[in-house]
Amino acid sequence: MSSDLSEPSVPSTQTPPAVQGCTPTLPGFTCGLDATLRVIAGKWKPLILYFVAQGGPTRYGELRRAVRDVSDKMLIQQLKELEADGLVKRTDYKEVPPRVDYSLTPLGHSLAEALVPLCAWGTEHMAEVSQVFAERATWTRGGRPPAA
Amino acid sequence: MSSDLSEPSVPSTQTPPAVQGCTPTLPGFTCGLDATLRVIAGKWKPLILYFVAQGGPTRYGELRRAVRDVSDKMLIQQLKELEADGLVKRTDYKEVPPRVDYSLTPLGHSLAEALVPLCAWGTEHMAEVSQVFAERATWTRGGRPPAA
DNA sequence: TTGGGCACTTACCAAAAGGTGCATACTTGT
DNA sequence: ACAAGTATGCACCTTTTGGTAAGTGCCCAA
Repeated sequence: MSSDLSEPSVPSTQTPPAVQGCTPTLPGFTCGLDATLRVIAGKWKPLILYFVAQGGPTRYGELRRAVRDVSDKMLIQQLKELEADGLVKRTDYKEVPPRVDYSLTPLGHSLAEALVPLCAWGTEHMAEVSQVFAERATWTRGGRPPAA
Repeated sequence: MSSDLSEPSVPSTQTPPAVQGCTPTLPGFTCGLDATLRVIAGKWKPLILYFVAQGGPTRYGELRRAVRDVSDKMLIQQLKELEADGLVKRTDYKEVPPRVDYSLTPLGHSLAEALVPLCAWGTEHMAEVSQVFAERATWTRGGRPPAA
């Protein structure tokens, strides 16, 4: 199950490229990246995180409308997980028409900040990404990739 | 480095329009983060990216052994997608015992760099993450989350 | 001759992720 | 009275994802 990312003594050709900078620490995680990915896995989580990060305390309905393609079930589910993971805080003003809002914990905030470069990358390279996806849409359904 | 994650402290009566600071640009993407996520979605892609980034040109077998839990099918599949997305380059030395290696394109490299903060976050907060996951494992199988 | 490694490929399947739609309990607006 | 909005819960179903196992053609070592 757990495997570190280092080479198992295979000096076949060159220097064994041991992983550096991505230190394995706790059992169950191969590296920090791995740990992070487990927490933000889910179609909407990073988006939710990012949105809440920008808006401060955000009401459920706002989120719902902001992330337009998300369903209630999904939004709730991901919010619950984010809450369970200690990334967001749910505040329920026990009011008569339900009123709830979500905000980031410090942990969540730090993660949101780590997300910034990814966002920047996407923004910067959106043209390439977009184009690649457009092409892929052609052969993805039913076809095969062009025999390179 | 530090982002514009500032809280605009919008009065609750106002209507915060849509996502700001994460500029929507091309159709099909809500923001840069969205674009990025489409490209690195997949259980192994970030790990592959990161590993190749560190090892330079990497042979298939090395990757296979490095990311120990990955199956041939998955590894190939994700590599193909990464290649199709212009993030990795596949080099096939048409040799008699097959020899192929994978390296990052400039685009892939830049993405790998954007991944670094995530890796760092995971490393830094691995204790919290680990603990949360341990607790979750209790009720995840068959139980329900503690009725908070 | 058998076995293994290389870099895949394919077919088949199970599990997880995600979507749809209905229900709740209460209030406000028409 | 009735629809709509509020923040969810739940049952059911489809899609996507990922895993297993087997096979391919070639060569080398035992």
